[in-house]
Amino acid sequence: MQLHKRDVIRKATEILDNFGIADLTMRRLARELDVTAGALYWHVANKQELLGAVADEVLRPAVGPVSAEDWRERTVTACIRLRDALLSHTDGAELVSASFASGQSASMPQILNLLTTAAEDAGVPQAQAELAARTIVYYVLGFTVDEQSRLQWDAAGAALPPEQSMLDSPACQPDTFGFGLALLIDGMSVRGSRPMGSPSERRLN
Amino acid sequence: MQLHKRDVIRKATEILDNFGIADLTMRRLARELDVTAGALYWHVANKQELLGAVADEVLRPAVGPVSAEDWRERTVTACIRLRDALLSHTDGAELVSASFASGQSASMPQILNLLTTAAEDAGVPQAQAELAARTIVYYVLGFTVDEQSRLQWDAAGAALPPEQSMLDSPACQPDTFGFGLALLIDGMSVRGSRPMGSPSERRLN
DNA sequence: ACCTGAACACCGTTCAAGT
DNA sequence: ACCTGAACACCGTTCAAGT
Repeated sequence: MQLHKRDVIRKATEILDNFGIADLTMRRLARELDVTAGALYWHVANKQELLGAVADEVLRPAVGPVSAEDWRERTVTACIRLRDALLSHTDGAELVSASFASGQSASMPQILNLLTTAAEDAGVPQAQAELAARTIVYYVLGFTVDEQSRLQWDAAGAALPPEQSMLDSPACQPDTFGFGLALLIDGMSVRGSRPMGSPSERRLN
Repeated sequence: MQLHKRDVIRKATEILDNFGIADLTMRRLARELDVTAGALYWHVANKQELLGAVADEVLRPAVGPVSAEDWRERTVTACIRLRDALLSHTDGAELVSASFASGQSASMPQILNLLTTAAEDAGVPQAQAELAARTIVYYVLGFTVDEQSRLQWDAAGAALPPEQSMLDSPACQPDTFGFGLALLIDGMSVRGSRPMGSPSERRLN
Protein backbone atom coordinates (compact mmCIF):
# COMPACT_ATOMS: atom_id res chain seq x y z
CA MET A 1 0.00 0.00 0.00
CA GLN A 2 0.85 3.71 0.04
CA LEU A 3 3.94 5.13 1.65
CA HIS A 4 3.51 8.28 3.73
CA LYS A 5 6.07 10.78 4.94
CA ARG A 6 5.49 9.77 8.54
CA ASP A 7 6.36 6.15 7.69
CA VAL A 8 9.62 7.35 6.17
CA ILE A 9 10.51 9.33 9.28
CA ARG A 10 9.52 6.49 11.59
CA LYS A 11 11.66 3.94 9.76
CA ALA A 12 14.55 6.41 9.61
CA THR A 13 14.37 6.87 13.39
CA GLU A 14 14.36 3.08 13.75
CA ILE A 15 17.55 2.76 11.69
CA LEU A 16 19.14 5.55 13.74
CA ASP A 17 18.34 3.81 17.01
CA ASN A 18 19.51 0.38 15.88
CA PHE A 19 22.53 1.19 13.76
CA GLY A 20 23.51 4.83 14.19
CA ILE A 21 23.74 7.84 11.93
CA ALA A 22 26.39 6.34 9.61
CA ASP A 23 23.94 3.66 8.52
CA LEU A 24 21.10 6.10 8.02
CA THR A 25 21.43 6.40 4.24
CA MET A 26 18.75 7.08 1.65
CA ARG A 27 19.44 3.77 -0.10
CA ARG A 28 19.27 1.71 3.05
CA LEU A 29 16.16 3.51 4.24
CA ALA A 30 14.52 2.79 0.88
CA ARG A 31 15.55 -0.87 1.05
CA GLU A 32 14.03 -1.31 4.52
CA LEU A 33 10.83 0.34 3.30
CA ASP A 34 10.74 -1.95 0.24
CA VAL A 35 10.87 0.89 -2.25
CA THR A 36 13.45 2.28 -4.67
CA ALA A 37 15.78 5.02 -3.47
CA GLY A 38 14.21 7.45 -5.93
CA ALA A 39 10.80 6.97 -4.34
CA LEU A 40 11.96 8.75 -1.19
CA TYR A 41 12.39 11.95 -3.17
CA TRP A 42 8.68 12.17 -3.62
CA HIS A 43 8.30 12.53 0.15
CA VAL A 44 11.36 14.51 1.13
CA ALA A 45 13.34 17.08 -0.85
CA ASN A 46 16.75 15.70 0.10
CA LYS A 47 18.70 13.96 2.84
CA GLN A 48 19.19 17.14 4.88
CA GLU A 49 15.46 17.62 5.17
CA LEU A 50 15.02 14.00 6.19
CA LEU A 51 17.65 14.31 8.91
CA GLY A 52 15.96 17.50 10.11
CA ALA A 53 12.67 15.67 10.40
CA VAL A 54 14.30 12.84 12.35
CA ALA A 55 15.98 15.42 14.59
CA ASP A 56 12.57 16.91 15.35
CA GLU A 57 11.33 13.41 16.18
CA VAL A 58 14.22 13.07 18.63
CA LEU A 59 13.44 16.48 20.11
CA ARG A 60 9.71 15.87 20.51
CA PRO A 61 9.95 15.02 24.24
CA ALA A 62 12.11 18.10 24.80
CA VAL A 63 9.74 20.74 23.46
CA GLY A 64 6.64 22.18 25.04
CA PRO A 65 6.20 24.74 27.78
CA VAL A 66 8.11 24.53 31.04
CA SER A 67 5.94 25.42 33.99
CA ALA A 68 8.11 27.24 36.48
CA GLU A 69 8.25 30.85 37.49
CA ASP A 70 11.93 30.97 38.36
CA TRP A 71 14.00 31.58 35.22
CA ARG A 72 16.83 29.46 36.57
CA GLU A 73 14.56 26.51 37.06
CA ARG A 74 13.10 26.94 33.56
CA THR A 75 16.56 27.09 32.06
CA VAL A 76 17.80 24.05 33.94
CA THR A 77 14.68 22.06 33.11
CA ALA A 78 14.86 22.90 29.41
CA CYS A 79 18.52 21.89 29.27
CA ILE A 80 17.97 18.62 31.11
CA ARG A 81 15.07 17.76 28.82
CA LEU A 82 17.17 18.55 25.79
CA ARG A 83 20.10 16.43 26.94
CA ASP A 84 17.83 13.53 27.93
CA ALA A 85 16.17 13.58 24.54
CA LEU A 86 19.54 13.50 22.77
CA LEU A 87 20.78 10.62 24.91
CA SER A 88 17.64 8.60 24.17
CA HIS A 89 18.66 7.86 20.59
CA THR A 90 21.89 6.50 19.13
CA ASP A 91 23.97 9.45 17.87
CA GLY A 92 21.08 11.73 18.86
CA ALA A 93 23.37 14.58 19.87
CA GLU A 94 25.35 14.42 16.65
CA LEU A 95 22.20 14.34 14.55
CA VAL A 96 20.57 17.29 16.28
CA SER A 97 23.82 19.27 16.21
CA ALA A 98 24.09 18.79 12.46
CA SER A 99 20.43 19.63 11.86
CA PHE A 100 20.70 22.71 14.06
CA ALA A 101 23.75 23.87 12.11
CA SER A 102 22.03 23.32 8.77
CA GLY A 103 18.88 25.07 9.98
CA GLN A 104 16.72 22.01 9.28
CA SER A 105 15.28 21.49 12.73
CA ALA A 106 11.94 23.14 13.46
CA SER A 107 12.17 22.33 17.17
CA MET A 108 15.45 24.04 17.96
CA PRO A 109 13.98 27.54 17.43
CA GLN A 110 11.26 26.68 19.95
CA ILE A 111 13.81 25.64 22.53
CA LEU A 112 15.80 28.76 21.71
CA ASN A 113 12.68 30.86 22.30
CA LEU A 114 12.11 29.32 25.69
CA LEU A 115 15.69 29.99 26.72
CA THR A 116 15.54 33.53 25.33
CA THR A 117 12.49 34.30 27.44
CA ALA A 118 14.25 32.89 30.48
CA ALA A 119 17.24 35.11 29.76
CA GLU A 120 14.98 38.14 29.51
CA ASP A 121 13.40 37.22 32.82
CA ALA A 122 16.92 37.06 34.25
CA GLY A 123 17.25 40.70 33.34
CA VAL A 124 19.48 40.26 30.31
CA PRO A 125 18.72 43.06 27.83
CA GLN A 126 16.57 41.58 25.09
CA ALA A 127 19.08 42.48 22.40
CA GLN A 128 21.41 39.96 24.04
CA ALA A 129 18.90 37.48 25.43
CA GLU A 130 18.92 35.39 22.25
CA LEU A 131 22.69 35.35 22.34
CA ALA A 132 22.60 34.02 25.88
CA ALA A 133 20.13 31.36 24.72
CA ARG A 134 22.37 30.35 21.82
CA THR A 135 25.35 30.14 24.17
CA ILE A 136 23.45 27.72 26.35
CA VAL A 137 22.43 25.61 23.36
CA TYR A 138 26.02 25.47 22.11
CA TYR A 139 26.99 24.20 25.53
CA VAL A 140 24.32 21.51 25.80
CA LEU A 141 24.96 20.25 22.27
CA GLY A 142 28.74 20.31 22.59
CA PHE A 143 28.70 18.64 25.99
CA THR A 144 26.24 15.95 24.99
CA VAL A 145 27.98 15.11 21.71
CA ASP A 146 31.13 14.47 23.75
CA GLU A 147 29.32 12.58 26.47
CA GLN A 148 27.38 10.38 24.08
CA SER A 149 30.39 9.44 22.01
CA ARG A 150 32.14 8.30 25.17
CA LEU A 151 29.07 6.48 26.49
CA GLN A 152 28.58 4.67 23.20
CA TRP A 153 32.24 3.90 22.84
CA ASP A 154 32.55 2.05 26.11
CA ALA A 155 29.08 0.53 25.82
CA ALA A 156 30.50 -1.19 22.73
CA GLY A 157 33.95 -2.23 23.91
CA ALA A 158 32.83 -2.83 27.47
CA ALA A 159 30.62 -5.67 28.83
CA LEU A 160 33.57 -7.19 30.64
CA PRO A 161 35.84 -4.58 32.32
CA PRO A 162 33.75 -3.66 35.40
CA GLU A 163 36.37 -1.22 36.66
CA GLN A 164 36.13 2.55 36.42
CA SER A 165 35.67 3.31 32.67
CA MET A 166 33.28 6.19 33.28
CA LEU A 167 34.58 8.23 36.16
CA ASP A 168 37.96 8.95 34.60
CA SER A 169 36.74 11.10 31.72
CA PRO A 170 36.08 14.72 32.65
CA ALA A 171 32.59 14.71 31.12
CA CYS A 172 31.27 11.88 33.28
CA GLN A 173 31.78 12.71 36.94
CA PRO A 174 28.97 13.24 39.49
CA ASP A 175 27.37 16.33 37.98
CA THR A 176 29.57 17.63 35.22
CA PHE A 177 26.66 18.68 33.06
CA GLY A 178 25.32 20.79 35.86
CA PHE A 179 28.61 22.56 36.38
CA GLY A 180 28.81 24.16 32.93
CA LEU A 181 25.15 25.00 33.14
CA ALA A 182 25.64 26.67 36.52
CA LEU A 183 28.51 28.66 35.01
CA LEU A 184 26.20 30.03 32.31
CA ILE A 185 23.40 30.72 34.77
CA ASP A 186 25.72 32.59 37.09
CA GLY A 187 26.90 34.62 34.12
CA MET A 188 23.31 35.48 33.28
CA SER A 189 22.66 36.56 36.84
CA VAL A 190 25.56 38.99 36.60
CA ARG A 191 24.40 40.30 33.21
CA GLY A 192 20.90 40.61 34.67
CA SER A 193 21.87 42.89 37.50
CA ARG A 194 24.59 44.75 35.56
CA PRO A 195 22.99 45.08 32.10
CA MET A 196 25.46 46.76 29.76
CA GLY A 197 29.11 47.61 29.12
CA SER A 198 30.81 45.64 31.84
CA PRO A 199 34.63 45.62 31.86
CA SER A 200 35.04 42.08 30.51
CA GLU A 201 32.98 42.71 27.40
CA ARG A 202 34.33 46.22 26.77
CA ARG A 203 37.77 44.77 26.27
CA LEU A 204 36.82 42.94 23.07
CA ASN A 205 37.49 44.71 19.74
CA MET B 1 59.57 12.50 -7.18
CA GLN B 2 58.59 11.30 -3.69
CA LEU B 3 55.39 12.27 -1.95
CA HIS B 4 55.62 13.22 1.71
CA LYS B 5 52.95 13.49 4.37
CA ARG B 6 53.43 17.23 4.60
CA ASP B 7 52.68 17.58 0.88
CA VAL B 8 49.47 15.66 1.38
CA ILE B 9 48.40 17.93 4.23
CA ARG B 10 49.36 21.06 2.32
CA LYS B 11 47.38 20.09 -0.77
CA ALA B 12 44.42 19.08 1.41
CA THR B 13 44.44 22.50 3.06
CA GLU B 14 44.55 24.07 -0.39
CA ILE B 15 41.45 22.15 -1.50
CA LEU B 16 39.71 23.12 1.75
CA ASP B 17 40.42 26.80 1.18
CA ASN B 18 39.40 26.83 -2.47
CA PHE B 19 36.44 24.46 -2.51
CA GLY B 20 35.34 23.67 1.04
CA ILE B 21 35.13 20.55 3.14
CA ALA B 22 32.62 18.77 0.88
CA ASP B 23 35.18 18.67 -1.92
CA LEU B 24 37.97 17.49 0.35
CA THR B 25 37.78 13.81 -0.60
CA MET B 26 40.53 11.22 -0.69
CA ARG B 27 40.00 10.62 -4.41
CA ARG B 28 40.11 14.26 -5.34
CA LEU B 29 43.13 14.89 -3.13
CA ALA B 30 44.91 11.99 -4.83
CA ARG B 31 43.97 13.31 -8.27
CA GLU B 32 45.38 16.76 -7.52
CA LEU B 33 48.57 15.17 -6.22
CA ASP B 34 48.83 13.02 -9.35
CA VAL B 35 48.73 9.74 -7.49
CA THR B 36 46.21 6.94 -7.07
CA ALA B 37 43.77 7.12 -4.17
CA GLY B 38 45.34 4.05 -2.61
CA ALA B 39 48.70 5.81 -2.42
CA LEU B 40 47.36 8.18 0.25
CA TYR B 41 46.92 5.27 2.63
CA TRP B 42 50.65 4.86 2.82
CA HIS B 43 50.87 8.33 4.39
CA VAL B 44 47.72 8.52 6.48
CA ALA B 45 45.75 5.78 8.20
CA ASN B 46 42.34 7.02 7.06
CA LYS B 47 40.34 10.12 6.21
CA GLN B 48 39.68 11.01 9.86
CA GLU B 49 43.39 11.24 10.56
CA LEU B 50 43.89 13.37 7.47
CA LEU B 51 41.15 15.78 8.53
CA GLY B 52 42.68 15.92 11.99
CA ALA B 53 46.02 16.90 10.50
CA VAL B 54 44.39 19.61 8.38
CA ALA B 55 42.55 20.84 11.48
CA ASP B 56 45.89 21.18 13.26
CA GLU B 57 47.18 23.12 10.27
CA VAL B 58 44.22 25.49 10.62
CA LEU B 59 44.84 25.80 14.36
CA ARG B 60 48.57 26.48 14.06
CA PRO B 61 48.21 30.29 14.43
CA ALA B 62 45.94 29.75 17.45
CA VAL B 63 48.28 27.72 19.61
CA GLY B 64 51.28 28.84 21.60
CA PRO B 65 51.54 30.62 24.93
CA VAL B 66 49.50 33.71 25.68
CA SER B 67 51.51 36.28 27.56
CA ALA B 68 49.19 38.01 29.99
CA GLU B 69 48.92 37.80 33.73
CA ASP B 70 45.19 38.46 33.97
CA TRP B 71 43.25 35.22 33.49
CA ARG B 72 40.41 37.12 31.79
CA GLU B 73 42.76 38.58 29.24
CA ARG B 74 44.35 35.18 28.60
CA THR B 75 40.95 33.60 28.11
CA VAL B 76 39.72 36.32 25.78
CA THR B 77 42.94 36.28 23.74
CA ALA B 78 42.87 32.51 23.37
CA CYS B 79 39.25 32.59 22.21
CA ILE B 80 39.82 35.39 19.72
CA ARG B 81 42.84 33.59 18.30
CA LEU B 82 40.83 30.40 17.99
CA ARG B 83 37.93 32.09 16.24
CA ASP B 84 40.23 34.03 13.91
CA ALA B 85 42.02 30.84 12.92
CA LEU B 86 38.72 29.10 12.15
CA LEU B 87 37.48 32.02 10.07
CA SER B 88 40.71 32.07 8.04
CA HIS B 89 39.85 28.88 6.15
CA THR B 90 36.73 27.85 4.27
CA ASP B 91 34.63 25.64 6.56
CA GLY B 92 37.41 25.92 9.16
CA ALA B 93 35.00 25.91 12.10
CA GLU B 94 33.15 22.86 10.83
CA LEU B 95 36.38 20.98 10.20
CA VAL B 96 37.86 21.71 13.62
CA SER B 97 34.55 20.93 15.34
CA ALA B 98 34.46 17.53 13.67
CA SER B 99 38.10 16.80 14.42
CA PHE B 100 37.67 17.86 18.03
CA ALA B 101 34.66 15.56 18.39
CA SER B 102 36.52 12.63 16.86
CA GLY B 103 39.57 13.31 19.01
CA GLN B 104 41.83 13.68 15.99
CA SER B 105 43.15 17.16 16.66
CA ALA B 106 46.41 17.41 18.58
CA SER B 107 46.07 21.18 19.01
CA MET B 108 42.71 21.28 20.75
CA PRO B 109 44.10 19.70 23.96
CA GLN B 110 46.75 22.44 24.05
CA ILE B 111 44.11 25.14 23.79
CA LEU B 112 42.08 23.31 26.41
CA ASN B 113 45.11 23.29 28.70
CA LEU B 114 45.59 26.99 28.36
CA LEU B 115 41.95 27.66 29.18
CA THR B 116 42.06 25.20 32.08
CA THR B 117 44.99 27.05 33.62
CA ALA B 118 43.15 30.34 33.19
CA ALA B 119 40.12 28.85 34.95
CA GLU B 120 42.31 27.70 37.83
CA ASP B 121 43.77 31.19 38.08
CA ALA B 122 40.22 32.48 38.24
CA GLY B 123 39.80 30.44 41.38
CA VAL B 124 37.72 27.65 39.91
CA PRO B 125 38.51 24.43 41.81
CA GLN B 126 40.82 22.38 39.61
CA ALA B 127 38.39 19.47 39.51
CA GLN B 128 36.07 21.76 37.55
CA ALA B 129 38.58 23.93 35.74
CA GLU B 130 38.76 21.59 32.74
CA LEU B 131 34.97 21.60 32.57
CA ALA B 132 34.96 25.38 32.45
CA ALA B 133 37.56 25.20 29.67
CA ARG B 134 35.46 22.71 27.69
CA THR B 135 32.39 24.90 28.11
CA ILE B 136 34.28 27.82 26.60
CA VAL B 137 35.48 25.69 23.69
CA TYR B 138 31.94 24.45 23.03
CA TYR B 139 30.87 28.07 22.88
CA VAL B 140 33.60 29.26 20.52
CA LEU B 141 33.14 26.30 18.17
CA GLY B 142 29.34 26.49 18.18
CA PHE B 143 29.30 30.22 17.68
CA THR B 144 31.88 30.22 14.92
CA VAL B 145 30.30 27.34 13.00
CA ASP B 146 27.09 29.40 12.93
CA GLU B 147 28.85 32.62 12.07
CA GLN B 148 30.95 31.12 9.30
CA SER B 149 28.03 29.38 7.62
CA ARG B 150 26.21 32.71 7.50
CA LEU B 151 29.27 34.61 6.32
CA GLN B 152 29.93 32.09 3.57
CA TRP B 153 26.30 31.91 2.58
CA ASP B 154 25.94 35.60 1.86
CA ALA B 155 29.43 35.89 0.46
CA ALA B 156 28.19 33.50 -2.21
CA GLY B 157 24.70 34.84 -2.94
CA ALA B 158 25.72 38.45 -2.34
CA ALA B 159 27.93 40.69 -4.53
CA LEU B 160 24.90 42.75 -5.50
CA PRO B 161 22.54 43.44 -2.55
CA PRO B 162 24.50 46.13 -0.64
CA GLU B 163 21.77 46.49 1.99
CA GLN B 164 21.94 45.08 5.52
CA SER B 165 22.50 41.30 5.04
CA MET B 166 24.79 41.02 8.05
CA LEU B 167 23.31 43.06 10.86
CA ASP B 168 19.98 41.22 10.89
CA SER B 169 21.26 37.86 12.05
CA PRO B 170 21.77 37.61 15.82
CA ALA B 171 25.32 36.27 15.47
CA CYS B 172 26.63 39.25 13.52
CA GLN B 173 25.95 42.43 15.43
CA PRO B 174 28.64 44.76 16.89
CA ASP B 175 30.21 42.36 19.36
CA THR B 176 28.09 39.27 19.64
CA PHE B 177 31.06 36.97 20.07
CA GLY B 178 32.22 38.99 23.02
CA PHE B 179 28.87 38.81 24.72
CA GLY B 180 28.76 35.04 25.12
CA LEU B 181 32.37 35.07 26.14
CA ALA B 182 31.70 37.71 28.78
CA LEU B 183 28.86 35.55 30.06
CA LEU B 184 31.21 32.63 30.59
CA ILE B 185 33.89 34.81 32.14
CA ASP B 186 31.43 36.35 34.58
CA GLY B 187 30.31 32.84 35.50
CA MET B 188 33.91 31.88 36.17
CA SER B 189 34.37 34.93 38.37
CA VAL B 190 31.43 33.83 40.48
CA ARG B 191 32.70 30.23 40.69
CA GLY B 192 36.10 31.61 41.58
CA SER B 193 34.97 33.54 44.61
CA ARG B 194 32.29 31.04 45.65
CA PRO B 195 34.02 27.68 44.93
CA MET B 196 31.59 24.87 45.64
CA GLY B 197 27.97 23.84 46.09
CA SER B 198 26.18 27.03 45.09
CA PRO B 199 22.37 26.92 44.92
CA SER B 200 22.11 26.78 41.11
CA GLU B 201 24.29 23.70 40.77
CA ARG B 202 22.89 21.92 43.82
CA ARG B 203 19.49 21.85 42.15
CA LEU B 204 20.61 19.46 39.40
CA ASN B 205 20.00 15.71 39.92
C1' DA C 1 59.68 1.77 0.92
C1' DC C 2 56.37 3.58 -1.92
C1' DC C 3 52.96 3.31 -5.44
C1' DT C 4 49.59 1.32 -9.18
C1' DG C 5 45.48 -1.16 -10.78
C1' DA C 6 41.66 -2.99 -9.87
C1' DA C 7 38.30 -4.30 -7.22
C1' DC C 8 34.60 -4.17 -3.26
C1' DA C 9 30.86 -2.23 -1.41
C1' DC C 10 28.76 1.41 -1.28
C1' DC C 11 26.81 6.76 -1.73
C1' DG C 12 22.92 11.07 -3.09
C1' DT C 13 20.21 12.60 -6.73
C1' DT C 14 17.67 12.92 -11.19
C1' DC C 15 14.28 11.73 -14.42
C1' DA C 16 11.87 9.47 -18.30
C1' DA C 17 8.62 6.16 -18.17
C1' DG C 18 5.11 3.44 -16.17
C1' DT C 19 0.52 2.73 -13.37
C1' DA D 1 -0.18 11.14 -7.51
C1' DC D 2 3.19 7.97 -6.59
C1' DC D 3 6.76 4.82 -7.85
C1' DT D 4 10.31 2.02 -10.81
C1' DG D 5 14.53 1.41 -13.53
C1' DA D 6 18.36 2.98 -14.81
C1' DA D 7 21.66 5.99 -15.07
C1' DC D 8 25.19 9.81 -13.53
C1' DA D 9 28.79 11.04 -10.93
C1' DC D 10 30.79 10.02 -7.39
C1' DC D 11 32.61 7.90 -2.40
C1' DG D 12 36.44 5.34 1.39
C1' DT D 13 39.22 1.47 1.78
C1' DT D 14 41.93 -2.77 0.73
C1' DC D 15 45.47 -5.36 -1.30
C1' DA D 16 48.09 -8.20 -4.59
C1' DA D 17 51.44 -6.91 -7.57
C1' DG D 18 54.94 -4.08 -9.34
C1' DT D 19 59.44 -1.06 -8.93
